Amino acid sequence: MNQRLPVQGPQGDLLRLVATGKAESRAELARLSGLAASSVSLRVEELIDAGLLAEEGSGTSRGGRRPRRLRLSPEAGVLAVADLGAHHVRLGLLDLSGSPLVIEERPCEISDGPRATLDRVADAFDALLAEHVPAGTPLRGVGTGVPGPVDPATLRVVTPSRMPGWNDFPVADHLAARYDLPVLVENDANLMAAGEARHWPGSENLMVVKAGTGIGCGVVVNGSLHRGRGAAGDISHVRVRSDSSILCACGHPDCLEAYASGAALAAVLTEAGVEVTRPADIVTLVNDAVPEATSLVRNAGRRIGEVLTVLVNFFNPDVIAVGGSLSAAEPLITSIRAAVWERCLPLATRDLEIAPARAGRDAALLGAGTLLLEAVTRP
Amino acid sequence: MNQRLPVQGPQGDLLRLVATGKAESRAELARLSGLAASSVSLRVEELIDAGLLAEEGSGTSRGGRRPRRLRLSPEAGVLAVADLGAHHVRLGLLDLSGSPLVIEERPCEISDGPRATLDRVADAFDALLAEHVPAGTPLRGVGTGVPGPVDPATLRVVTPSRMPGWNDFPVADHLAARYDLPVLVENDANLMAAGEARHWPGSENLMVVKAGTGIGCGVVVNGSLHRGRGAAGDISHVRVRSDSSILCACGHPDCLEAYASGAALAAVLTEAGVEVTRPADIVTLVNDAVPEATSLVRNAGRRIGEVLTVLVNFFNPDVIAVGGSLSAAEPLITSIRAAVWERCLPLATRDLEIAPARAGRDAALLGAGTLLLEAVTRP
DNA sequence: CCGTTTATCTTCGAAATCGAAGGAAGTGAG
DNA sequence: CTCACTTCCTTCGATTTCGAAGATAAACGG
Repeated sequence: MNQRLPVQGPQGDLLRLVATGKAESRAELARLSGLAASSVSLRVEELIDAGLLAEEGSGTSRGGRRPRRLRLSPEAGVLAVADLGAHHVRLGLLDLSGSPLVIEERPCEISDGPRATLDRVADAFDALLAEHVPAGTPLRGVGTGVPGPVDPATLRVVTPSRMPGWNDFPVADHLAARYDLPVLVENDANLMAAGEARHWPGSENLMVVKAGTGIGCGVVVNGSLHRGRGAAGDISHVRVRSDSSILCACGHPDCLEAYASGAALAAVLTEAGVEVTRPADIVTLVNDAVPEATSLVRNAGRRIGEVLTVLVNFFNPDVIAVGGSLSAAEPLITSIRAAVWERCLPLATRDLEIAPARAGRDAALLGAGTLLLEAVTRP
Repeated sequence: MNQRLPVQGPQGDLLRLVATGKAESRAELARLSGLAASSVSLRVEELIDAGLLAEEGSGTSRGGRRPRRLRLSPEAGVLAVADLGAHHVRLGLLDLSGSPLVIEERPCEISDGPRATLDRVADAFDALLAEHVPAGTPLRGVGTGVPGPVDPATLRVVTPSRMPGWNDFPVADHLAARYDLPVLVENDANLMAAGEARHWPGSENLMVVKAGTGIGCGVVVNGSLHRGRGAAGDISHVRVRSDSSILCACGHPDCLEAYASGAALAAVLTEAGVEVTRPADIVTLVNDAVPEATSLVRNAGRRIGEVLTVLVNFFNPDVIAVGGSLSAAEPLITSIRAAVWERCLPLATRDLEIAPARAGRDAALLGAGTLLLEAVTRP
């Protein structure tokens, strides 16, 4: 039934431009797609006939005739996305433009292993679909983020330190067996970066730092996610300059993670007799102006900033977006900025923006939507 | 006369695939270009009629009919390329496939300023063209490398530390005024990276380190050069871990360049009473098994490797190619390897190749040819 | 109010592209 | 040698895309 719908090929390109909000009218589609205006009109006609696009009033004039605004039809389809954490999963449904229809969080132990976890996620998808999506609207793609590296070639999880029982498990194949649809599996920090990228129009090269219990980072190059061999973006196991020496779980001394992650800060505070369980607790302490906490966070920011220094000189991003639960502590980003400004080449920092992440706590789910939309609308 | 030749548009794509050696037959062109085989045949016919392509015998069978091999016609055109150094310039002519017709090196002081230098280069181009290129063969592009950062937006040189008088000079405009053709201006390490990339087919992500008097680096992402804001690839002003403290010319303490560049090593050796003027002299000492020189180079390699560690985790390249005059000293690459293998994530080093550069001393000129070919054959 | 300008969108014949079918030229197995 | 099979390339009618011209709709400026 939904096998021959024009979501791929040239129509797919047009659909994607509307879904991502880059184009709102036939004229904009023509400019951005490179197709002739007449061809765009023909294809848009088809997309409207197929019930994927709809016309909705008119936009604002740019000095001439007002454009007839196009938007995605609600019946165009939905995407099911999840983001697996160590002890819980956030999951939900998005429309093709990436707007959430429903998002919820459930407890879920990733240590239960891949089969149990993924089946539980899929059951949750089915329940949400039954409750929130009318019968005629097709599910068009399924995606999930995982807290570990994913081999982009095989879509398997590889050497995940926090996912016992998942090593080399074919996550995508398992999901594809249940849903005969495009399936996405990606590292959670990468998903967050993909979600963040949409909030920085005009910026093609981004680094997105996730400062939470651990320290993650995703890289966007030329507007699309850089995967490398599956571990790209890792900054947590970089050696930092230090007087003392701490051994990291990875077996090497003085990793950034051992000094500046939420877990490391919590350990120091607990040692000092302050009760801390989650990174959010540290933020609370900082906002309450507890001197030790503030000093610790500032120190962590400086360390992260020193690592970023190397990467900024090398990669020359337009934007460094700082997210994660720890990023709510203001001194973090301030001291990251200070370290980068001080030490980087002027040419590299000339127009560099270092700012809080814009996509909010559902960034990873939104990122999964963005990447899935690509997969759904490509030949 | 050569204004309407089909080097752009769809024919340009085909021409480029042949010129870069990616395709040698109509069938390969069809596979790589995405066009239908019938369309490819038509366009190739046109290119042959226009004298840009030629048929040359047949290739080897892959189990069926033998392909009719296509190659670039010698009359298709030439590219004029140069690579400016501090005290000399290498320049020459390439055919469109990037093969050198003639390459020579001349003394040339970059401190004479942009006008004098560029005019001298252009005069040299004209002389080479008159001597080595028959009348019917058109010049299709001009490109030059410079030993400093280039703003990719304006093609001006920005804040060049070793190019007095060049700051903000519109190099591309100056050349374009003399040649009404596509003009390329690029940092020399970036050109080297572009040239090297062609020698690593199958590898999409490369870091190319140039270890000479200074330390340069170029980055190739998804097969094309990453420019960032013009300074991308810089690794020379990264802070290294050190007991002592050396102030770098950039004003910061403990830059990699101050410890591991050819200039830094030469300074130490001279201090110790060993006569050294160029990085090549250091290589000679190492090959003669002079212990101090070997130990110094090994130390430099380890320091470079420690910096690369961070970048390998972050960027996950397929290949790190090490070139530059100092790279001829074997211990350099060996100790870079050791540092990277020891400290990087296994996933990042799993299939990583760290190897000597393959493109030789004309890498930058060949890279200029590759990038110019792009400019010439694009709409 | 009424032309001028600008931008959006459609119409329609020309051109480019596709894809199915088939011919050409090879390999390899019996 | 013959026959099946593979790959390469061309032919030709169908489809898609283009681009010039015009229709539509609004802003702007007397």
